[in-house]
Amino acid sequence: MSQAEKNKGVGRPRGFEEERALETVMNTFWEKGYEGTSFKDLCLATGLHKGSLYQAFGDKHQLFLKALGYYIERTFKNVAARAYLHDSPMDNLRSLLNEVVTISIEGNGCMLLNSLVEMAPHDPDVKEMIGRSYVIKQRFLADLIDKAQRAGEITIKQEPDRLAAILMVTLAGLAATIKGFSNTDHIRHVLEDVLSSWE
Amino acid sequence: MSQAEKNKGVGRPRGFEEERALETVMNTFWEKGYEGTSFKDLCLATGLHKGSLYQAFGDKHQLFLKALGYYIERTFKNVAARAYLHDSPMDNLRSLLNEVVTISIEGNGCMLLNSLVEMAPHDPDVKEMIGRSYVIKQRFLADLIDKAQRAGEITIKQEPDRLAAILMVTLAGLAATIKGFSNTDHIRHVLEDVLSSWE
DNA sequence: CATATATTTAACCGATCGGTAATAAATTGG
DNA sequence: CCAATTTATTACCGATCGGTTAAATATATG
Repeated sequence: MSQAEKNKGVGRPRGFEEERALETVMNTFWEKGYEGTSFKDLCLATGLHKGSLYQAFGDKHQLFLKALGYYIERTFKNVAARAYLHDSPMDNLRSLLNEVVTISIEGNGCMLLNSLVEMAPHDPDVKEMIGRSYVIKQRFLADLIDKAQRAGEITIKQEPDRLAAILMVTLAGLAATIKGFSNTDHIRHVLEDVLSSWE
Repeated sequence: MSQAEKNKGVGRPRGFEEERALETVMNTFWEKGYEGTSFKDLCLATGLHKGSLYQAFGDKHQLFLKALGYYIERTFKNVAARAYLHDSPMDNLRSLLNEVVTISIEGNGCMLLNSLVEMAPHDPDVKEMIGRSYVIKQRFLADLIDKAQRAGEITIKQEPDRLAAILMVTLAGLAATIKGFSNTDHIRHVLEDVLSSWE
């Protein structure tokens, strides 16, 4: 049932769009982290009162999980779309990876990395969500790498899954490194060096 | 003037060792992060009252900076020592990198990475401290890589500084990835794959 | 218009936050 | 033994934390 349909029921109708609010919440958590974000911050950002947020999404932790889930869906959809733009698998891989880096650079790093570092060690829910998306992404990369190898665009002899593991770690490292440097050329440089060493 | 000498002055002598307290504080911040650590946590961990901590180290932020500085000194000394154990530069490089990974695995990840992600974007002091140590470490790695190249142990044709940049990013990525996986084999695997592709 | 239902708003809760001030205890020098 | 000085300890501060409760408001239904 869609938001609009749900709003047709009895009682006072909701005065805000759930998805729009969730996106604002996501951006706030993305920027300030979980502990660094107070309910007041979320109210200020969304323009909603805490009662509304509680009723619509649950407590702070549930709200965070939903924001994180929204981030995962949103970015994966955005990134995965880049895997089919060109005929060349390697071009698709480059396009995809650069999109990931761009998201990190334009946002405040990568929200998954932020959450992984801040929360995963003591939050099983977050750890599991991130773990799931990690596996999916690595498999996605491995597929792309496999195609590039079969096309002769990657000549290094190594299993696709292990090369994908290297890329996953590299992306995580880039998302972290971004936070310490103002100059982002450095970042794309590293990614390109890794990729070109495989050709 | 040393701690013991300072303690010889007039007035009630200090009832705790400053460095031991700082190490405990460091471990607490390392485990829980900055926002996630309250003054009460620090008091519980050290067994000291907040007044004592304030007087000895300053406020929470100063205390964190000193703990971070202690971490940087301590780990760098520990890690750099591994660069001179063997005759082979490549063996030294492997030994050093594995020590870095070991520190992350045995501790709660890498405190520098944690701080980079949580604080660097909005804390200039932290950002600068981490930036300094980053440059030093990258240069240290570049030197080692240069030696390995001259010894013919690294055959890939690429400037040492750029290979060092790859390693720095890889290490950051590993320190992050550790937090999401219980199995640490995966981690050393990736590092070894990167290194062996350079031989 | 009356009732039931859902949302909005504001007041309120105890707990905890980082930080300070006042007092007690321990030491050195006279 | 008596100041002077430093540390240890306790009590306390206003602010904010996440979360709840209750009243006001707005809609659909009958």
